[in-house]
Amino acid sequence: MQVLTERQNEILRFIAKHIEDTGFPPTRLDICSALGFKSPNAAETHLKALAKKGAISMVPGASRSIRLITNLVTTAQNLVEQLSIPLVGRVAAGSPILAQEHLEAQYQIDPQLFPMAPDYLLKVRGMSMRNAGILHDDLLAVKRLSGGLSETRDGQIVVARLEEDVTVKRFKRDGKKIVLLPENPDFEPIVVDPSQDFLAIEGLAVGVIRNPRSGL
Amino acid sequence: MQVLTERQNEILRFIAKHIEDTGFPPTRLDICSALGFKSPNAAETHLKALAKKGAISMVPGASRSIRLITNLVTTAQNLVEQLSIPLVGRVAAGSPILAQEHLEAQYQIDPQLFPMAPDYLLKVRGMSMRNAGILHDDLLAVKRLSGGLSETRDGQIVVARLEEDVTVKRFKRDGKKIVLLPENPDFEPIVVDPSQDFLAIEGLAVGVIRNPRSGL
DNA sequence: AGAAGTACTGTATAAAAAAACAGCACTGAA
DNA sequence: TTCAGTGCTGTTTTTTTATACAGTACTTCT
Repeated sequence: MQVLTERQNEILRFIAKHIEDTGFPPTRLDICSALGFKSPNAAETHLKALAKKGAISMVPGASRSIRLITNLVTTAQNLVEQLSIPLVGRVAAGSPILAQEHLEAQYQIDPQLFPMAPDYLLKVRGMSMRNAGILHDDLLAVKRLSGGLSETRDGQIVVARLEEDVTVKRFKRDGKKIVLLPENPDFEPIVVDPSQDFLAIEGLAVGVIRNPRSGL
Repeated sequence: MQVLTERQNEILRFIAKHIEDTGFPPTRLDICSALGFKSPNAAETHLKALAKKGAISMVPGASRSIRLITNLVTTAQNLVEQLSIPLVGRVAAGSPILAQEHLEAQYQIDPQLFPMAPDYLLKVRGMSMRNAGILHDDLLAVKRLSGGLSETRDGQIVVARLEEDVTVKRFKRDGKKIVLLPENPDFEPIVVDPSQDFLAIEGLAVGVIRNPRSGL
């Protein structure tokens, strides 16, 4: 999902609230009266923008067919339930991230804290993302990506697996190649050709948590 | 809720399935095609019967306004004792940090995430602590300090109040003076003489939370 | 300088949907 | 035997709703 503007976020929040309150999505006119628009087209264009950015989906021709794409859906439905997610420590070469032997703890995370509910926390190793404010031993909140590469957009911070290594970098496309950019001049960008080298996007960074045990 | 007939149950199950599948309730015509009716009035009368028996509710005139009246409310609330703390936004000059008008949201925080249970989250403004990995719009988890100055140790990151300003800096003693060190060469250390100037240590940073809404 | 995106007003229209009215057939209770 | 309820078909009407078209204004990136 691309970054939404403040206004688009307001509309998304209203849709979530409407579904939570009434059990069904709002119409364009509902959005107008809630946000103070005088023209239904204001709502229409906002909805199109939200759909284009992947925040919602709609069925053409059907009334009230707005559907939230992000995990805001679960937020809206069962507010009571707490999200319990594992902390993943040192990932051994060649083994899946969520393998039992990597799990160090289990934490309750408020899903509203992040734009998408994370699936796990990954303990960051190294300083290659220092200038993005991601330090050694920070906990990176990660949302798993099912769609893999195609779902990933330029500029997103991702958890990538290269051959045997798991790394956190900023994602960028460069023609047919993919560049994994560090945020620290001491490190070099990694250029990958997906047709030749193994590359998997394990997940998308949706947040960072630091505690001073790891040196605040 | 009164006892439903077999047919009414079928319709109720279809409505539930539709909401589950699509995210919004069906129209009369949706019900017709699903149940094989040839007249929309068949659906209409069934819905009226279901509403009368208390199985659903509808908003007159609104499309797709069917809402299931379920007993799902009783679903086990395995809510662990959770710490709910406020998010403090822009702190106005001269007013206490936890004043009602600064509170922007309330989040559930797992106390085990940080070495000390925080009392509130403070939205950080400015880049003066950038090299400590604390960026603009980050949420700083803060533990209130009752003992004030005497409790604070060199090297700790604190929330300090200077005259009218609330600021986040690294704390250091220098003889009788106190130095508030930024973590960014573009900013100058602040030297305070507690016997002359007003200085209060509002709290101790026990963690940082960042979400990409504020630019990860 | 132009294009693309955001953020709207204002008008119009076709399709979707709710809901009423008129029937028919069957059942079980008063 | 009449009434209430179930379970439909078939038709019509009025709202509701989605959505296109025509503008205006402001911003950001190229």
